[in-house]
Amino acid sequence: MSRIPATERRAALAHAALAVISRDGLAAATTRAIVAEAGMPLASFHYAVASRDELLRDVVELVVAEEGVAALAPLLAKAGSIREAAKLALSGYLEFVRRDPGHEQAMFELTQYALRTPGLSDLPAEQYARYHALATELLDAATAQLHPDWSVPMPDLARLLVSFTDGLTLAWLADRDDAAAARSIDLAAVAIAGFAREKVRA
Amino acid sequence: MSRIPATERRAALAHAALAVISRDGLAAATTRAIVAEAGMPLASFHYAVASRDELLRDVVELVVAEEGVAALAPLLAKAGSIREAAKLALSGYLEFVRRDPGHEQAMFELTQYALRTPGLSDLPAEQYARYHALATELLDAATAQLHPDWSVPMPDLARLLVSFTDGLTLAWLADRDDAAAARSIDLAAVAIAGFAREKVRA
DNA sequence: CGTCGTCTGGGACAGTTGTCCCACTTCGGC
DNA sequence: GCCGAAGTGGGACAACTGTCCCAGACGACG
Repeated sequence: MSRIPATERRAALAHAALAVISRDGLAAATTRAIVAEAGMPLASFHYAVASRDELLRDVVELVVAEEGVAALAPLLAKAGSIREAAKLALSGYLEFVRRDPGHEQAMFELTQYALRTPGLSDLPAEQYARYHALATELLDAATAQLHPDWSVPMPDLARLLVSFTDGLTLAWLADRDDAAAARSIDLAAVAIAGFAREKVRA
Repeated sequence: MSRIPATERRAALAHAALAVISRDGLAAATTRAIVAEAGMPLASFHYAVASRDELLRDVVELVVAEEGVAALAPLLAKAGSIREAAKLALSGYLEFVRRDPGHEQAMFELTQYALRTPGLSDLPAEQYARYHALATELLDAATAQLHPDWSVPMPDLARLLVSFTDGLTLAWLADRDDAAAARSIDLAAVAIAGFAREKVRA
């Protein structure tokens, strides 16, 4: 084990923890499993971080700091309407979930655990504030491209969008029904487009 | 401890387990915590049930068997439109969540745990099939009362409805923002009503 | 070149967990 | 009334957990 400053070790541990949680679940993310994933001796754990819960706090913040939906923005470029844009973005998101279901499961597990843990109960609010901000950015990008008039406030629509993606994900994780998920997305796209008054296109 | 047949003890343990999970979370639902909640000696646990995971299976099935949204149907009686009906039902549901947040958290925790646990991975699909069936019943009740024509298949709309309630619940659990949740419900109600062509009323 | 703070890693600790065993008591059917 | 089956409950076990300690090694700065 080469010499690594504590702050770097801390970051490495957070990444390792996220990997373990994605693969095996939060319950399996013991201190020993995390250091094994990171290739460190056990003692490095409490040298780099005060407690397991504090490391989990790092994990949530790591997740929140990630780009997230930035990868979806390019999809909008192909869209000629709000409905199409919504469908492409939601389909792209579901594809992302399908590619690594464990990652999204990890998000849910972390949120639920944080809600139950005294020292971490403030995290979920941050987490969802970030989600809502990301959704707003995506809606802004679509607006900049298609110039619709929205009949509802953008933050409210963003929250609706996040709620729907969460629910879509939970249902798909539970029954893995691709076709049903696709139909849900179609409906949601129509519903979202219903809040936009689009300008006529050439 | 009076003499109780094993099957009754098993049911009592499932109820006790649900109580513990709702109050303290799934991680706190140890065999000892569950039997303490049920007022039984520890040994009764493995006499009534083969393992902890099998008991959790019982808990999920207990939950799935429960009425659930039946209490929301009466709310529809006051509604004069689909939009109003949706708003009343969703508000009623959120009120239910607000009254006992731990219960809904327990649902999410159980689903996630089951997905990760080899012997229980079939449960979430059942669970969500039940949710979708319940949502369909509620939509049917609204249809019977207001006689709209729906532009989309009822099962698809039911799945959308469940997805939205899940997402609504997750977001509210995270930030406890009542006002934002109410605005989400308003938007969702409009969106749902958008799929209905309502007959003119007198 | 020495020394002091930073980092390493092996080992150990106490607490908790799921599960099991065994001696005991109670009940229903003969 | 008796006896086998069903139910009870105290105690124990091995495994695993988060956390901590301590002796040693390294590297930068004087």
